[in-house]
Amino acid sequence: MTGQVRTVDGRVAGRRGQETRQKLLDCLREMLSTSPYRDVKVIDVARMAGTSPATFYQYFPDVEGAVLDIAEEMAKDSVELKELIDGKSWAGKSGTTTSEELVDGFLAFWRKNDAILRVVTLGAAEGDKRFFKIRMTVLNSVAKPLADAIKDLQAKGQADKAQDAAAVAGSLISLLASAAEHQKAFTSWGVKVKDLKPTLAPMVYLGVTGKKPPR
Amino acid sequence: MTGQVRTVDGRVAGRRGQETRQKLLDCLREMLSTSPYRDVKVIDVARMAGTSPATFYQYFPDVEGAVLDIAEEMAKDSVELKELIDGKSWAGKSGTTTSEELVDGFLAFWRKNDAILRVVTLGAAEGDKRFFKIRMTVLNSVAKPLADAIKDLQAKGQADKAQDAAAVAGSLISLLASAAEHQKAFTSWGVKVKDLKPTLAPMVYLGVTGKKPPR
DNA sequence: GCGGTAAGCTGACGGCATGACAGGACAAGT
DNA sequence: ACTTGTCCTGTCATGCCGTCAGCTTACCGC
Repeated sequence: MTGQVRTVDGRVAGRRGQETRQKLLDCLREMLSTSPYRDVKVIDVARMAGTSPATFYQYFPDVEGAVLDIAEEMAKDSVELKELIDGKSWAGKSGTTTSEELVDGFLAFWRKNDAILRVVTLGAAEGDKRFFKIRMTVLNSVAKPLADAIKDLQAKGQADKAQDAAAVAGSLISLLASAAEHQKAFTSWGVKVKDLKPTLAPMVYLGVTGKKPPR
Repeated sequence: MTGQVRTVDGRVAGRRGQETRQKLLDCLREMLSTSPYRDVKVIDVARMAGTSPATFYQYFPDVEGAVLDIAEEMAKDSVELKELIDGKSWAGKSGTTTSEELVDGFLAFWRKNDAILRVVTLGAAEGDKRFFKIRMTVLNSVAKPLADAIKDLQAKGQADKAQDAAAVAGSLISLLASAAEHQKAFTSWGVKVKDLKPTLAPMVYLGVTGKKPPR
């Protein structure tokens, strides 16, 4: 079901080939986190991997194609984010804990995949459907369970029924995503990073429950 | 004070030169909104402007340099965003209006400068100080007055004093920025664009006042 | 007008990345 | 050792980058 790895010209890649391919992906990942996306060249990636540009083109159509592979890998990892919501309680004090853990977990995931998410975000914003879908996968892994949780609360009369659950969940996840992307920005507003969680978590709590967080 | 426009090699640009320069900037702007940033080539911009690549290099060190010029122009325009906050009231019903107009105005500005803001956002995320500063200028043009408004409310006892005003304002503006950047994402969550304002505006109101918006 | 000067533009060029191919190296089975 | 299929690279045509010398155009004082 995973489908064998194939070269651009259709051959199936063997053990050695897959190693080379992976090495190229690793080097590209490294490259993305140290140079601007626009300046990442095939030749540099190949050189770093101790191979030649021709080899790169055997496994990937171009830089973008290779980035997509890395991004898809990351999208698979993002299922772990569901755990930040599933089975968690939003009632009273434990609701505060849930929102704090959500903020922490999400920011951590984003930080871990910083460089690749930057490119995915750009691609999505530029209208590339493949990048857009990957971004959706990542965000949905949190947004979907969150929307479900909100609907649950609404059904139990513990949240504002007038709000569209999906819209609220989407906005909140967007908020987290954007905060994650620009953590550095906050410091220039005179906001220390440690102030970020105490600010975001109550907003999440507010958005979900429509109530002020308990002290 | 504005400093004359100069070519890369130090000549001062005259009327014709400024026209050419402007035409190149316009074409670049157009180009950015139709092709991926990574694929925007000097030769294409020059061709579209009916001139030669060499001319481009007379006015700009490279594509990035030209983008910076466009971005700085836009940053200047962003002062108009202050009007969305200055002199507005957050008390009762008028607070709802204020937050709605803030959301509308901000989304409109972002949409208008979509393409260039995408690149600015990328540059900032990649750690480029110049792009970062420009992004700050835009966001601060709203975030600063908003933080002031929150401090005002706090002083009058109409808002939660435990919240850091700057942090709250920063988070809210981040929320707006990210929603603006990824409006398409919301539709894939089954959220219609017109649902966006009714969702964001109450969150802004909540963030600023700490109270549920009046119906 | 006239010539001088600075602005403005471009053709041409070396350098480098791209992307394709064919041929050689290598591993594994016979 | 031979065969077979995988894997890598040298090489090449193409196209963009970024620079320069040199030509054209506009402006200004006379």
